[in-house]
Amino acid sequence: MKVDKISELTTNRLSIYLRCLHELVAADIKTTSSDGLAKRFNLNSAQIRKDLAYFGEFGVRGVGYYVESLRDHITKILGLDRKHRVCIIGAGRLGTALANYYGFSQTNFEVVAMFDSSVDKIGQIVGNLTVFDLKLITEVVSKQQIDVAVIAVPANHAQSVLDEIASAGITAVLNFAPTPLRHNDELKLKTVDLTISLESLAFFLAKPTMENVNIVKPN
Amino acid sequence: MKVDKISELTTNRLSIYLRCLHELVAADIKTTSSDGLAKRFNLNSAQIRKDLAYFGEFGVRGVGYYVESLRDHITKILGLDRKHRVCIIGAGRLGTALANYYGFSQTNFEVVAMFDSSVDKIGQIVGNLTVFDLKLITEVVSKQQIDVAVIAVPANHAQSVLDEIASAGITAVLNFAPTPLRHNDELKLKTVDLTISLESLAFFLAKPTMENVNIVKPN
DNA sequence: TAATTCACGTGCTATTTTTCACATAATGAA
DNA sequence: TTCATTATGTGAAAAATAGCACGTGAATTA
Repeated sequence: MKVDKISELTTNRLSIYLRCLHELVAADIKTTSSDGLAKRFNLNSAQIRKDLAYFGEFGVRGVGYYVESLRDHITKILGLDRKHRVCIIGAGRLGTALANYYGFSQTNFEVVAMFDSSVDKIGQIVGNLTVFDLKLITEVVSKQQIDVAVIAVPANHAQSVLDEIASAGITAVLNFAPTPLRHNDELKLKTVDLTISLESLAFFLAKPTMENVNIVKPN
Repeated sequence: MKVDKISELTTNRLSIYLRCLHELVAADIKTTSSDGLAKRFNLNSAQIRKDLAYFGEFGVRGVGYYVESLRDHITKILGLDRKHRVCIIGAGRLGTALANYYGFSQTNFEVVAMFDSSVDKIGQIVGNLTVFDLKLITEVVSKQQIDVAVIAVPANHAQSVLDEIASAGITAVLNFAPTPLRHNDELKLKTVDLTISLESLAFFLAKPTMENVNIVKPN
Protein backbone atom coordinates (compact mmCIF):
# COMPACT_ATOMS: atom_id res chain seq x y z
CA MET A 1 0.00 0.00 0.00
CA LYS A 2 1.38 3.35 -1.04
CA VAL A 3 -0.34 6.68 -0.54
CA ASP A 4 0.96 10.21 -0.71
CA LYS A 5 -1.68 11.90 1.39
CA ILE A 6 -3.69 10.56 4.28
CA SER A 7 -7.23 11.85 4.41
CA GLU A 8 -8.38 13.67 7.50
CA LEU A 9 -11.33 11.30 7.61
CA THR A 10 -8.83 8.54 8.10
CA THR A 11 -6.94 10.26 10.89
CA ASN A 12 -10.22 11.06 12.63
CA ARG A 13 -11.12 7.42 12.54
CA LEU A 14 -7.70 6.37 13.78
CA SER A 15 -8.41 8.49 16.81
CA ILE A 16 -11.69 6.65 17.29
CA TYR A 17 -10.04 3.27 16.96
CA LEU A 18 -7.39 4.29 19.43
CA ARG A 19 -9.93 5.21 22.06
CA CYS A 20 -11.61 1.88 21.62
CA LEU A 21 -8.30 0.05 21.88
CA HIS A 22 -7.60 1.79 25.16
CA GLU A 23 -10.86 0.42 26.47
CA LEU A 24 -10.09 -3.06 25.20
CA VAL A 25 -6.68 -2.98 26.86
CA ALA A 26 -8.31 -1.84 30.09
CA ALA A 27 -10.76 -4.73 29.81
CA ASP A 28 -7.81 -7.06 29.34
CA ILE A 29 -8.94 -8.19 25.91
CA LYS A 30 -6.00 -9.43 23.89
CA THR A 31 -7.15 -9.47 20.29
CA THR A 32 -9.87 -7.90 18.19
CA SER A 33 -10.89 -7.87 14.55
CA SER A 34 -11.81 -5.21 12.04
CA ASP A 35 -15.30 -6.61 12.16
CA GLY A 36 -15.45 -6.41 15.94
CA LEU A 37 -14.29 -2.80 15.87
CA ALA A 38 -16.60 -1.95 13.00
CA LYS A 39 -19.68 -3.06 14.88
CA ARG A 40 -18.95 -0.72 17.76
CA PHE A 41 -19.17 2.34 15.56
CA ASN A 42 -21.28 0.93 12.83
CA LEU A 43 -18.56 1.39 10.30
CA ASN A 44 -17.51 -0.91 7.51
CA SER A 45 -14.80 -3.38 8.43
CA ALA A 46 -13.00 -2.95 5.12
CA GLN A 47 -12.66 0.71 5.87
CA ILE A 48 -10.96 0.00 9.14
CA ARG A 49 -8.57 -2.43 7.52
CA LYS A 50 -7.78 0.10 4.86
CA ASP A 51 -7.26 2.94 7.31
CA LEU A 52 -4.72 0.79 9.10
CA ALA A 53 -3.14 -0.57 5.95
CA TYR A 54 -2.03 2.93 4.96
CA PHE A 55 0.55 2.66 7.71
CA GLY A 56 1.61 -0.96 7.70
CA GLU A 57 0.42 -4.52 8.13
CA PHE A 58 -0.59 -4.68 11.73
CA GLY A 59 -2.99 -7.60 11.60
CA VAL A 60 -2.65 -11.35 11.48
CA ARG A 61 -4.83 -13.26 9.05
CA GLY A 62 -7.24 -15.61 10.72
CA VAL A 63 -6.62 -13.88 14.07
CA GLY A 64 -7.20 -10.16 13.78
CA TYR A 65 -5.23 -7.47 15.57
CA TYR A 66 -3.35 -7.72 18.82
CA VAL A 67 -4.94 -5.00 20.89
CA GLU A 68 -1.89 -3.67 22.69
CA SER A 69 0.29 -3.80 19.65
CA LEU A 70 -2.27 -1.97 17.53
CA ARG A 71 -2.79 0.61 20.24
CA ASP A 72 0.93 1.27 20.29
CA HIS A 73 1.11 1.58 16.54
CA ILE A 74 -1.77 4.03 16.28
CA THR A 75 -0.40 6.00 19.20
CA LYS A 76 2.82 6.39 17.30
CA ILE A 77 1.12 7.15 14.00
CA LEU A 78 -0.87 9.96 15.57
CA GLY A 79 2.21 11.29 17.27
CA LEU A 80 0.76 10.70 20.70
CA ASP A 81 3.84 8.96 21.98
CA ARG A 82 5.15 12.30 23.11
CA LYS A 83 3.64 15.12 25.14
CA HIS A 84 2.15 18.04 23.28
CA ARG A 85 2.27 21.39 24.96
CA VAL A 86 -0.82 23.50 24.43
CA CYS A 87 -1.63 27.14 24.97
CA ILE A 88 -5.08 28.63 25.04
CA ILE A 89 -5.71 32.08 23.67
CA GLY A 90 -8.67 33.74 25.30
CA ALA A 91 -9.38 33.47 29.02
CA GLY A 92 -13.14 33.85 28.73
CA ARG A 93 -15.63 31.21 29.71
CA LEU A 94 -14.84 28.90 26.84
CA GLY A 95 -11.09 29.25 27.26
CA THR A 96 -11.44 28.57 30.96
CA ALA A 97 -13.60 25.51 30.41
CA LEU A 98 -11.09 24.20 27.90
CA ALA A 99 -8.16 24.85 30.22
CA ASN A 100 -9.78 22.50 32.68
CA TYR A 101 -10.94 20.02 30.07
CA TYR A 102 -10.14 16.55 31.24
CA GLY A 103 -9.75 15.19 27.74
CA PHE A 104 -6.59 17.20 27.14
CA SER A 105 -4.58 15.71 29.93
CA GLN A 106 -5.92 12.26 29.17
CA THR A 107 -4.29 12.09 25.79
CA ASN A 108 -0.83 13.49 26.19
CA PHE A 109 -1.84 17.10 25.67
CA GLU A 110 -0.96 19.47 28.45
CA VAL A 111 -2.20 23.01 28.74
CA VAL A 112 0.82 24.98 29.84
CA ALA A 113 -0.15 28.59 29.18
CA MET A 114 -3.09 30.92 28.70
CA PHE A 115 -3.14 34.25 26.97
CA ASP A 116 -5.51 37.18 26.76
CA SER A 117 -5.19 40.76 25.67
CA SER A 118 -7.64 42.28 28.12
CA VAL A 119 -6.15 43.97 31.18
CA ASP A 120 -8.95 42.47 33.28
CA LYS A 121 -7.76 38.99 32.46
CA ILE A 122 -3.99 39.35 32.33
CA GLY A 123 -2.40 38.16 35.54
CA GLN A 124 -5.47 36.27 36.71
CA ILE A 125 -5.15 32.65 37.72
CA VAL A 126 -7.18 30.09 35.78
CA GLY A 127 -6.87 26.59 37.16
CA ASN A 128 -3.18 26.46 37.93
CA LEU A 129 -2.15 28.84 35.18
CA THR A 130 -1.47 32.53 35.09
CA VAL A 131 -2.96 34.39 32.15
CA PHE A 132 -0.22 36.05 30.11
CA ASP A 133 -0.44 39.11 27.94
CA LEU A 134 -0.96 37.96 24.36
CA LYS A 135 1.90 40.23 23.33
CA LEU A 136 4.29 37.85 25.03
CA ILE A 137 3.22 34.87 22.99
CA THR A 138 6.31 34.50 20.82
CA GLU A 139 8.54 34.55 23.84
CA VAL A 140 6.45 32.16 25.92
CA VAL A 141 5.87 29.74 23.06
CA SER A 142 9.56 29.37 22.47
CA LYS A 143 10.51 29.23 26.14
CA GLN A 144 7.74 26.74 26.99
CA GLN A 145 8.14 24.68 23.84
CA ILE A 146 4.48 25.03 22.97
CA ASP A 147 3.42 23.30 19.77
CA VAL A 148 -0.37 23.56 19.78
CA ALA A 149 -2.61 26.60 20.23
CA VAL A 150 -6.32 26.81 20.92
CA ILE A 151 -8.18 29.91 19.82
CA ALA A 152 -11.03 30.78 22.16
CA VAL A 153 -11.53 34.46 21.40
CA PRO A 154 -14.45 36.27 19.76
CA ALA A 155 -14.74 35.86 15.99
CA ASN A 156 -13.66 39.40 15.22
CA HIS A 157 -10.31 38.92 16.95
CA ALA A 158 -9.59 35.46 15.65
CA GLN A 159 -7.74 36.37 12.46
CA SER A 160 -5.25 38.69 14.14
CA VAL A 161 -4.74 36.17 16.92
CA LEU A 162 -4.07 33.46 14.36
CA ASP A 163 -1.56 35.67 12.60
CA GLU A 164 0.28 36.24 15.85
CA ILE A 165 0.22 32.58 16.71
CA ALA A 166 1.59 31.71 13.30
CA SER A 167 4.40 34.20 13.53
CA ALA A 168 5.23 32.80 16.97
CA GLY A 169 6.01 29.57 15.15
CA ILE A 170 3.06 27.39 16.10
CA THR A 171 1.86 25.11 13.32
CA ALA A 172 -1.16 23.33 14.82
CA VAL A 173 -4.22 25.29 15.86
CA LEU A 174 -7.63 24.32 17.15
CA ASN A 175 -10.04 27.17 16.53
CA PHE A 176 -13.33 27.75 18.31
CA ALA A 177 -14.06 31.13 16.76
CA PRO A 178 -16.91 30.81 14.29
CA THR A 179 -15.26 32.49 11.35
CA PRO A 180 -13.19 31.50 8.33
CA LEU A 181 -9.49 32.12 8.87
CA ARG A 182 -6.72 32.64 6.38
CA HIS A 183 -3.41 30.94 6.94
CA ASN A 184 -0.59 29.44 4.96
CA ASP A 185 -0.03 25.76 4.33
CA GLU A 186 2.64 25.36 6.97
CA LEU A 187 -0.08 25.67 9.56
CA LYS A 188 -2.77 23.11 10.24
CA LEU A 189 -6.03 24.62 11.39
CA LYS A 190 -9.01 22.74 12.71
CA THR A 191 -12.14 24.69 13.42
CA VAL A 192 -14.84 23.56 15.79
CA ASP A 193 -17.90 25.58 14.97
CA LEU A 194 -20.79 25.05 17.35
CA THR A 195 -23.11 27.29 15.40
CA ILE A 196 -22.75 25.14 12.33
CA SER A 197 -23.44 22.03 14.34
CA LEU A 198 -26.49 23.58 15.92
CA GLU A 199 -27.89 24.92 12.70
CA SER A 200 -27.44 21.56 11.03
CA LEU A 201 -29.55 20.11 13.81
CA ALA A 202 -32.13 22.79 13.25
CA PHE A 203 -32.30 21.78 9.61
CA PHE A 204 -33.10 18.27 10.69
CA LEU A 205 -35.91 19.59 12.88
CA ALA A 206 -37.21 21.71 10.01
CA LYS A 207 -37.17 18.82 7.58
CA PRO A 208 -40.79 17.65 7.87
CA THR A 209 -41.86 20.67 5.84
CA MET A 210 -39.10 20.23 3.28
CA GLU A 211 -41.43 19.35 0.44
CA ASN A 212 -42.65 22.92 0.42
CA VAL A 213 -39.18 24.33 0.27
CA ASN A 214 -38.51 22.52 -2.94
CA ILE A 215 -41.40 24.11 -4.76
CA VAL A 216 -40.38 27.60 -3.76
CA LYS A 217 -39.57 29.88 -6.67
CA PRO A 218 -37.61 33.13 -6.97
CA ASN A 219 -37.71 36.08 -4.65
CA MET B 1 -33.38 20.28 -9.42
CA LYS B 2 -34.75 17.31 -7.53
CA VAL B 3 -33.02 15.58 -4.68
CA ASP B 4 -34.27 13.18 -2.05
CA LYS B 5 -31.61 13.71 0.56
CA ILE B 6 -29.63 16.78 1.40
CA SER B 7 -26.07 16.04 2.44
CA GLU B 8 -24.90 17.24 5.79
CA LEU B 9 -21.96 18.86 4.05
CA THR B 10 -24.49 21.01 2.25
CA THR B 11 -26.36 22.03 5.40
CA ASN B 12 -23.08 22.86 7.08
CA ARG B 13 -22.20 25.14 4.22
CA LEU B 14 -25.63 26.75 4.24
CA SER B 15 -24.90 27.71 7.80
CA ILE B 16 -21.63 29.27 6.70
CA TYR B 17 -23.32 31.20 3.90
CA LEU B 18 -25.94 32.43 6.30
CA ARG B 19 -23.39 33.83 8.68
CA CYS B 20 -21.76 35.67 5.83
CA LEU B 21 -25.08 37.03 4.63
CA HIS B 22 -25.76 38.41 8.10
CA GLU B 23 -22.50 40.30 7.85
CA LEU B 24 -23.31 41.58 4.38
CA VAL B 25 -26.71 42.79 5.54
CA ALA B 26 -25.06 44.53 8.48
CA ALA B 27 -22.65 46.17 6.06
CA ASP B 28 -25.62 47.30 4.01
CA ILE B 29 -24.52 45.41 0.94
CA LYS B 30 -27.48 44.65 -1.30
CA THR B 31 -26.34 41.93 -3.64
CA THR B 32 -23.61 39.32 -3.82
CA SER B 33 -22.58 36.54 -6.16
CA SER B 34 -21.65 32.90 -5.78
CA ASP B 35 -18.18 33.93 -6.80
CA GLY B 36 -18.04 36.66 -4.20
CA LEU B 37 -19.13 34.28 -1.48
CA ALA B 38 -16.82 31.55 -2.70
CA LYS B 39 -13.75 33.70 -2.35
CA ARG B 40 -14.45 34.38 1.30
CA PHE B 41 -14.20 30.73 2.21
CA ASN B 42 -12.13 29.56 -0.64
CA LEU B 43 -14.84 27.32 -1.90
CA ASN B 44 -15.91 26.69 -5.45
CA SER B 45 -18.64 28.98 -6.72
CA ALA B 46 -20.45 26.18 -8.53
CA GLN B 47 -20.74 24.37 -5.25
CA ILE B 48 -22.43 27.33 -3.65
CA ARG B 49 -24.87 27.67 -6.53
CA LYS B 50 -25.59 23.98 -6.31
CA ASP B 51 -26.12 24.01 -2.57
CA LEU B 52 -28.68 26.76 -3.01
CA ALA B 53 -30.29 25.22 -6.07
CA TYR B 54 -31.36 22.20 -4.01
CA PHE B 55 -33.94 24.47 -2.43
CA GLY B 56 -35.03 26.78 -5.20
CA GLU B 57 -33.88 29.41 -7.64
CA PHE B 58 -32.86 32.28 -5.45
CA GLY B 59 -30.49 34.06 -7.79
CA VAL B 60 -30.87 36.38 -10.73
CA ARG B 61 -28.69 35.82 -13.78
CA GLY B 62 -26.34 38.63 -14.49
CA VAL B 63 -26.91 40.02 -11.00
CA GLY B 64 -26.28 37.41 -8.35
CA TYR B 65 -28.24 37.04 -5.14
CA TYR B 66 -30.13 39.66 -3.23
CA VAL B 67 -28.50 39.50 0.16
CA GLU B 68 -31.54 40.01 2.36
CA SER B 69 -33.72 37.74 0.34
CA LEU B 70 -31.15 34.97 0.33
CA ARG B 71 -30.59 35.39 4.06
CA ASP B 72 -34.30 34.96 4.62
CA HIS B 73 -34.50 31.90 2.44
CA ILE B 74 -31.59 30.15 4.12
CA THR B 75 -32.94 31.11 7.51
CA LYS B 76 -36.16 29.40 6.63
CA ILE B 77 -34.46 26.38 5.06
CA LEU B 78 -32.43 25.81 8.21
CA GLY B 79 -35.52 26.24 10.34
CA LEU B 80 -34.06 29.26 12.07
CA ASP B 81 -37.15 31.36 11.57
CA ARG B 82 -38.44 30.08 14.87
CA LYS B 83 -36.90 29.84 18.32
CA HIS B 84 -35.40 26.56 19.36
CA ARG B 85 -35.51 25.70 23.00
CA VAL B 86 -32.41 23.98 24.28
CA CYS B 87 -31.60 22.07 27.42
CA ILE B 88 -28.14 21.17 28.59
CA ILE B 89 -27.50 17.90 30.38
CA GLY B 90 -24.53 18.10 32.69
CA ALA B 91 -23.81 21.14 34.84
CA GLY B 92 -20.07 20.67 34.95
CA ARG B 93 -17.58 23.11 33.54
CA LEU B 94 -18.38 22.38 29.93
CA GLY B 95 -22.13 22.47 30.48
CA THR B 96 -21.78 25.76 32.31
CA ALA B 97 -19.63 27.27 29.60
CA LEU B 98 -22.15 26.18 27.00
CA ALA B 99 -25.07 27.56 28.99
CA ASN B 100 -23.46 30.95 28.72
CA TYR B 101 -22.31 30.53 25.16
CA TYR B 102 -23.11 33.62 23.23
CA GLY B 103 -23.52 31.78 19.95
CA PHE B 104 -26.67 30.07 21.13
CA SER B 105 -28.69 33.17 21.75
CA GLN B 106 -27.34 34.78 18.62
CA THR B 107 -28.98 32.28 16.33
CA ASN B 108 -32.43 31.71 17.69
CA PHE B 109 -31.42 29.02 20.15
CA GLU B 110 -32.29 29.65 23.74
CA VAL B 111 -31.02 27.60 26.65
CA VAL B 112 -34.03 27.19 28.89
CA ALA B 113 -33.05 24.37 31.23
CA MET B 114 -30.12 22.52 32.70
CA PHE B 115 -30.06 19.06 34.18
CA ASP B 116 -27.69 17.02 36.27
CA SER B 117 -27.99 13.91 38.34
CA SER B 118 -25.51 14.82 41.06
CA VAL B 119 -27.00 16.10 44.33
CA ASP B 120 -24.21 18.67 44.48
CA LYS B 121 -25.43 20.25 41.30
CA ILE B 122 -29.20 19.94 41.51
CA GLY B 123 -30.77 23.16 42.64
CA GLN B 124 -27.70 25.26 41.92
CA ILE B 125 -28.01 28.36 39.79
CA VAL B 126 -26.02 28.51 36.55
CA GLY B 127 -26.36 31.79 34.73
CA ASN B 128 -30.02 32.47 35.17
CA LEU B 129 -31.05 28.82 35.24
CA THR B 130 -31.71 26.40 38.02
CA VAL B 131 -30.23 22.95 37.58
CA PHE B 132 -32.97 20.31 37.56
CA ASP B 133 -32.74 16.69 38.54
CA LEU B 134 -32.24 14.69 35.37
CA LYS B 135 -35.08 12.43 36.47
CA LEU B 136 -37.48 15.25 35.73
CA ILE B 137 -36.42 15.58 32.14
CA THR B 138 -39.52 14.15 30.47
CA GLU B 139 -41.74 16.44 32.46
CA VAL B 140 -39.65 19.58 31.93
CA VAL B 141 -39.09 18.92 28.24
CA SER B 142 -42.78 18.71 27.60
CA LYS B 143 -43.71 21.63 29.84
CA GLN B 144 -40.97 23.87 28.46
CA GLN B 145 -41.38 22.75 24.86
CA ILE B 146 -37.72 21.87 24.55
CA ASP B 147 -36.67 20.50 21.17
CA VAL B 148 -32.87 20.35 21.35
CA ALA B 149 -30.63 18.76 23.96
CA VAL B 150 -26.92 19.15 24.55
CA ILE B 151 -25.05 16.31 26.24
CA ALA B 152 -22.20 17.57 28.39
CA VAL B 153 -21.69 14.64 30.74
CA PRO B 154 -18.78 12.20 31.07
CA ALA B 155 -18.50 9.58 28.35
CA ASN B 156 -19.57 6.72 30.57
CA HIS B 157 -22.93 8.36 31.34
CA ALA B 158 -23.65 9.58 27.84
CA GLN B 159 -25.50 6.55 26.51
CA SER B 160 -27.97 6.35 29.36
CA VAL B 161 -28.50 10.10 29.21
CA LEU B 162 -29.17 9.88 25.50
CA ASP B 163 -31.67 7.10 26.07
CA GLU B 164 -33.52 9.23 28.61
CA ILE B 165 -33.46 12.24 26.32
CA ALA B 166 -34.85 10.17 23.49
CA SER B 167 -37.65 8.75 25.57
CA ALA B 168 -38.47 12.28 26.70
CA GLY B 169 -39.26 12.96 23.05
CA ILE B 170 -36.31 15.07 21.98
CA THR B 171 -35.12 14.40 18.44
CA ALA B 172 -32.11 16.68 18.01
CA VAL B 173 -29.03 16.23 20.16
CA LEU B 174 -25.62 17.84 20.22
CA ASN B 175 -23.21 15.54 22.01
CA PHE B 176 -19.91 16.54 23.58
CA ALA B 177 -19.19 13.20 25.20
CA PRO B 178 -16.34 11.50 23.38
CA THR B 179 -17.99 8.17 22.79
CA PRO B 180 -20.08 6.48 20.11
CA LEU B 181 -23.77 6.49 20.96
CA ARG B 182 -26.54 4.24 19.77
CA HIS B 183 -29.85 5.75 18.82
CA ASN B 184 -32.69 5.19 16.42
CA ASP B 185 -33.25 7.08 13.19
CA GLU B 186 -35.93 9.34 14.60
CA LEU B 187 -33.19 11.14 16.46
CA LYS B 188 -30.49 13.31 14.90
CA LEU B 189 -27.25 13.21 16.78
CA LYS B 190 -24.24 15.42 16.18
CA THR B 191 -21.11 14.71 18.12
CA VAL B 192 -18.42 17.28 18.75
CA ASP B 193 -15.36 15.36 19.79
CA LEU B 194 -12.46 17.51 20.89
CA THR B 195 -10.16 14.58 21.36
CA ILE B 196 -10.54 13.58 17.74
CA SER B 197 -9.84 17.12 16.62
CA LEU B 198 -6.77 17.34 18.80
CA GLU B 199 -5.40 13.99 17.79
CA SER B 200 -5.85 14.86 14.13
CA LEU B 201 -3.74 17.93 14.79
CA ALA B 202 -1.16 15.76 16.49
CA PHE B 203 -1.01 13.61 13.38
CA PHE B 204 -0.19 16.69 11.37
CA LEU B 205 2.62 17.50 13.76
CA ALA B 206 3.89 13.95 13.59
CA LYS B 207 3.88 13.88 9.82
CA PRO B 208 7.51 14.83 9.12
CA THR B 209 8.53 11.33 10.20
CA MET B 210 5.78 9.63 8.23
CA GLU B 211 8.15 7.95 5.78
CA ASN B 212 9.31 5.67 8.56
CA VAL B 213 5.79 4.69 9.51
CA ASN B 214 5.17 3.37 6.06
CA ILE B 215 8.05 0.97 6.17
CA VAL B 216 6.97 -0.54 9.47
CA LYS B 217 6.15 -4.21 9.29
CA PRO B 218 4.05 -6.49 11.52
CA ASN B 219 4.11 -6.70 15.28
C1' DT C 1 -33.11 47.92 -30.46
C1' DA C 2 -28.96 45.32 -30.74
C1' DA C 3 -24.80 44.01 -28.69
C1' DT C 4 -22.18 43.05 -24.71
C1' DT C 5 -21.49 41.68 -20.17
C1' DC C 6 -22.44 39.23 -16.23
C1' DA C 7 -23.61 35.44 -13.24
C1' DC C 8 -27.00 31.87 -12.47
C1' DG C 9 -28.50 26.95 -13.01
C1' DT C 10 -27.11 22.55 -14.40
C1' DG C 11 -25.45 18.47 -17.37
C1' DC C 12 -21.34 16.27 -17.42
C1' DT C 13 -16.74 15.02 -15.78
C1' DA C 14 -13.31 14.31 -12.23
C1' DT C 15 -12.00 13.26 -7.76
C1' DT C 16 -12.59 11.39 -3.32
C1' DT C 17 -14.43 8.14 -0.24
C1' DT C 18 -16.69 3.95 0.79
C1' DT C 19 -17.88 -0.74 0.04
C1' DC C 20 -17.58 -5.26 -2.11
C1' DA C 21 -15.51 -9.49 -2.77
C1' DC C 22 -11.79 -12.50 -3.03
C1' DA C 23 -6.98 -14.34 -2.88
C1' DT C 24 -4.04 -15.15 0.85
C1' DA C 25 -2.14 -16.51 5.25
C1' DA C 26 -2.64 -18.21 9.94
C1' DT C 27 -4.89 -21.34 13.24
C1' DG C 28 -6.99 -25.45 15.01
C1' DA C 29 -9.20 -29.89 14.52
C1' DA C 30 -9.37 -34.46 12.50
C1' DT D 1 -0.77 -33.68 7.16
C1' DT D 2 -4.96 -32.16 5.34
C1' DC D 3 -9.11 -29.70 5.66
C1' DA D 4 -12.11 -26.21 7.46
C1' DT D 5 -12.35 -21.83 9.41
C1' DT D 6 -11.23 -17.29 10.13
C1' DA D 7 -9.98 -12.62 9.16
C1' DT D 8 -6.47 -9.93 6.84
C1' DG D 9 -4.94 -6.88 2.84
C1' DT D 10 -6.28 -5.07 -1.46
C1' DG D 11 -7.88 -4.49 -6.44
C1' DA D 12 -11.96 -3.26 -8.45
C1' DA D 13 -16.73 -1.43 -8.24
C1' DA D 14 -19.91 1.76 -6.38
C1' DA D 15 -21.36 5.83 -4.18
C1' DA D 16 -20.76 10.42 -2.76
C1' DT D 17 -18.82 14.82 -3.42
C1' DA D 18 -16.71 18.49 -5.92
C1' DG D 19 -15.57 21.11 -10.04
C1' DC D 20 -15.79 22.38 -15.05
C1' DA D 21 -17.89 24.61 -18.67
C1' DC D 22 -21.59 26.22 -21.10
C1' DG D 23 -26.51 27.43 -22.27
C1' DT D 24 -29.53 30.89 -20.58
C1' DG D 25 -31.73 35.02 -18.94
C1' DA D 26 -31.23 39.61 -16.95
C1' DA D 27 -29.16 44.13 -17.02
C1' DT D 28 -26.57 47.77 -19.07
C1' DT D 29 -24.60 50.37 -22.84
C1' DA D 30 -24.50 52.25 -27.36
